[in-house]
Amino acid sequence: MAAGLQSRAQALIRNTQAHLTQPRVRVLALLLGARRELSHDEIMALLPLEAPVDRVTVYRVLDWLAAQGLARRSVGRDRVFRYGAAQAGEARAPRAEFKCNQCGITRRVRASAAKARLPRGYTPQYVETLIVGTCSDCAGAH
Amino acid sequence: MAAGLQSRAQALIRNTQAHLTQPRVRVLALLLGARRELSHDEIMALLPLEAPVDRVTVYRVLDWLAAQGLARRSVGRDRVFRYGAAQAGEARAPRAEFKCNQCGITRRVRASAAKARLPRGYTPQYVETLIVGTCSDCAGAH
DNA sequence: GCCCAATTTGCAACCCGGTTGCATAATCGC
DNA sequence: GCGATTATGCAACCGGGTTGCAAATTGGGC
Repeated sequence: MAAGLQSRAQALIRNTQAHLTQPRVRVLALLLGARRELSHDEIMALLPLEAPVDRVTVYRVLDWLAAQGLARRSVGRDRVFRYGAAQAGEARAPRAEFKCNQCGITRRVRASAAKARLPRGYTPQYVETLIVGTCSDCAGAH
Repeated sequence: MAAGLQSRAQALIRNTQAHLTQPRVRVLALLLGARRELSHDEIMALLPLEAPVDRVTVYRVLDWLAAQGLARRSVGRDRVFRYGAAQAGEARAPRAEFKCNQCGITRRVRASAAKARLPRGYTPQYVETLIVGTCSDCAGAH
């Protein structure tokens, strides 16, 4: 499983024409395997299991992944960046996200698309739904 | 006009039972008069016109206003807090917006809210729907 | 395989929005 | 006015993120 993520990450990075490096592969593999967005801090905590990567390098890798469209970046209430692997074809598929208004974490959820009454001449292409509320972690920790 | 804001601010602050102070009145009056959210920095730049207020005090006033429900706080992409005066009975009505991906204008439209299947422990509070497409103006002027 | 230019990494120092500790000053019930 | 309570100002601090630059890695040519 981890090996699969590793090679998926390698393939995605090779597509960008840029250098294939260990920090990039390891960080992207981490994002691909995560089921929620990760902060720089969390990534640092997860990485040393294999080998140390400088914190500045991780910042730069994350910036780079976002610039390549391989990761998306969001800002939580705590003013901390969090990153998730961008799904292929992400922009066009109908999507719904849940955003916790306490910790600011965003994750994708299943939802039916809203039906809209658009004025004459308006053509919809895709719909994004954002559900704001409290996630289970924050609900638990009062 | 500015005097009106000043007295509105005073009334709102008196309602909280806390001390009525110059920093609180001036900051809240500023928020009431602003037509968009203001950052701490912008508020500092606006204040000295009358008299200087310490930056830490402004931070604390803003925190306090938010805690009292007199202001709402949001975090932008730049990780900076911005504050706006909270409208009385600020409605969290289900809302939907249409955004044209050609001209970029956004307008509100009527739409039914999406129904989501949330994971256990997740509590929704409100739903925002964004419909991306082409508006009538841009459709006509291909 | 080996070399070399271009790209990345690691380190140290820095930036800046926001927070904390504490002594001084303003507020308001009496 | 008087005094306990609450808020302000100042200085130092915190932490996530960024920058400058030398050393190391990558990968195309040979």
